[in-house]
Amino acid sequence: MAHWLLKSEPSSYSWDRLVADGRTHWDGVRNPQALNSLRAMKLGDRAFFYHSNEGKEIVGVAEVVRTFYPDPADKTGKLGMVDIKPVAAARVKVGLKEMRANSELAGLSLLKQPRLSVCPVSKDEWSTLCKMTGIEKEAGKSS
DNA sequence: GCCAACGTTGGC
DNA sequence: GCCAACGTTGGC
Repeated sequence: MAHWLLKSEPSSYSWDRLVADGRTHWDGVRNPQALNSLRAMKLGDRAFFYHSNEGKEIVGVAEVVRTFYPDPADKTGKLGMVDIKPVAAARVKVGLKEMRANSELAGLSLLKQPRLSVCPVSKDEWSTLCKMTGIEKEAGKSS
């Protein structure tokens, strides 16, 4: 299974709101690369939830509960979304600085391509981040 | 198809 | 709030 990282500005959609909603449509992705990642997502895939701009830290883990489907509001037919639900909040929020400071995360797409709103996370990076956030590895694994 | 101009994003 | 970096758009 694959792992991901979803980025959102808390002012537009925060982790707290995801928890309150219980589930949400992850739409509004326009970047083709990010869309590719969305398309590649499978049921049960886990994704870190990162707050950009405000906080700039990983705040939790979400799970894909519905795979990619087209955005009905999009006339070009290219845009789409997945549905996610919250799985676990980070015990320790991991900020950009900490991630930058960790050499194991040097290859992280988030750090290399800060503007990519959805990006893949390798298995090793995932384990590292699980440790850093204090999230049980089980929470990061598919059930 | 290239490149300049513009808009948007995100870190500081 | 500012500015730098990147993506996208549109004119040629």
